Amino acid sequence: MGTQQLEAVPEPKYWHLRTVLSEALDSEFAVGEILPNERDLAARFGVARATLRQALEQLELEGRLHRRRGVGTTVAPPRMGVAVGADGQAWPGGGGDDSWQSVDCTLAVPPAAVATALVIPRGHAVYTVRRSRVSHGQPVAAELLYVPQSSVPDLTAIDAPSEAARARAVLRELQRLELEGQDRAVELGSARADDAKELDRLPGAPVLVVTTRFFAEGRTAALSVATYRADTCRLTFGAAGGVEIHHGPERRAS
Amino acid sequence: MGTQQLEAVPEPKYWHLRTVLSEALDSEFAVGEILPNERDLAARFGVARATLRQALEQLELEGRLHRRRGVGTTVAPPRMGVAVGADGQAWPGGGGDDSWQSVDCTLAVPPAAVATALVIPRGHAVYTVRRSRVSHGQPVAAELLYVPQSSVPDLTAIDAPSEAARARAVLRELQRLELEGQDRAVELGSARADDAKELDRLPGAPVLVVTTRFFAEGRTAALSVATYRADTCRLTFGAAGGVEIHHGPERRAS
DNA sequence: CAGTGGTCTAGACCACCCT
DNA sequence: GGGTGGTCTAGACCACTGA
Repeated sequence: MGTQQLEAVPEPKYWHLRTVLSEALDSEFAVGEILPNERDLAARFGVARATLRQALEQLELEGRLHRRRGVGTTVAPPRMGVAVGADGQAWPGGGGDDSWQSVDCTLAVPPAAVATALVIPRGHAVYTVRRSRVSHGQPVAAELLYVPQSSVPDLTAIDAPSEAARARAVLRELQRLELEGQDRAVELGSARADDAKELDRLPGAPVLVVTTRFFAEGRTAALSVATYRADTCRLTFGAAGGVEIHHGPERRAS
Repeated sequence: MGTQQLEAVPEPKYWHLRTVLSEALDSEFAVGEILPNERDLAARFGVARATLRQALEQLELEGRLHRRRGVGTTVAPPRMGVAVGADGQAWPGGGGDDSWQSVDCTLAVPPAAVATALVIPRGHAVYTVRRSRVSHGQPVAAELLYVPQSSVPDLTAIDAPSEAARARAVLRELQRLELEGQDRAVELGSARADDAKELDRLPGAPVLVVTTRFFAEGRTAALSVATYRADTCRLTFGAAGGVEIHHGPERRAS
């Protein structure tokens, strides 16, 4: 009799909590609504705050909650679809795409992994264009675009009035090349300190890293590494818009 | 004088720890090597075990570590590139793709969100094909493919000898339709209990959810929801192979 | 069985936001 | 200043693995 017989399947508390909260979010809360604070919620469910937080972290990972220090926990809107490679192949910054905004541009030695992908010697400097992407009024992605000097040989003197202008000049030169193909990969990562700041998140926040290689003149002419907020974004490929599949029931019908 | 002046930038301990461990992994450990256990590591760094675990969780999220209960923590190999939509558009299971294996097939009512995407009434049953994907000898993805009965009208009697055979029959029928287009989205999710089991992970493990809509005969003919292990997979699009960009230095050169 | 990672607790203090 | 979420501690017990 000392043992409880509830939970024949010893599901972890935080996982059960996640399910309970998830269902409550579906039925009892509206988007943007503020949840009770963590201490109250923990007391209400009779668990330690750390356990409650584990459940909240899950829900935040799934894009259901939005937590801000000093403010509170709110119900997040459904993830926004963000087009990545909307229509076939295109250079970055081309074709009237105004969702990206150039921030700055430096001539610097890239990380070794980037040098390898670009097939250039280590320690060789490349143009590093920094851009940020905004969607529905909030930052969704930060990108580093690496362009070897050899890809933009005609880039005129560095007399641009600002860093942003210099970045645009690099993009403009790049678009003069004929794009022969591109290559994309998506993986999970965690935001570095600088990206986190730009994305308005804490360091270590989960991000979707989209790496794109651009081929021209028979070689890799540029490499883009874009980090998207994983909590708020659903990356869409192909036709615009994308599918709306969200947090269905835990078990599907049998 | 009561305050310590170490750490002028009050970086969280677990984040600093993550960086230190990450560098140690680069320089002092080989892939597959076993790390000291968590209690020892925590003692060595002078932190609580929970803090050490926060750092390990980050590294696992980034695909650098592999942790198994009852076994230990090992250094993970680089993520494997997994082709998703290798070349243009194709029905699932077509074209000699042997990376997917049909598991079973039921006729069941799908989650409401799926019914919405398929534009069918709620409570309407669809064929639900379950497949699993193996790469390099380990499971990487679990898929649920929803096929409305109207997409496979000629499917003959349900006399298949096994669930798997029935699944293949549905796929075969599907491939008789002319594929007019498809639509893909990628987002972060957490593994449900059943997916987790199939992927050899614990529930809640981070996964990349790839949702694909298949269009034929002017409507959505099928919907695929595939969950990929986020820790071991890098999803590649376009040309085969993909890019190899991994855990570069925390700060890039200026 | 001993050893591992996974879960959970009950506290404490800190960084941040808003008023 | 008061309230929020973020970090951290020092324990405890559990579930699982493999010898």
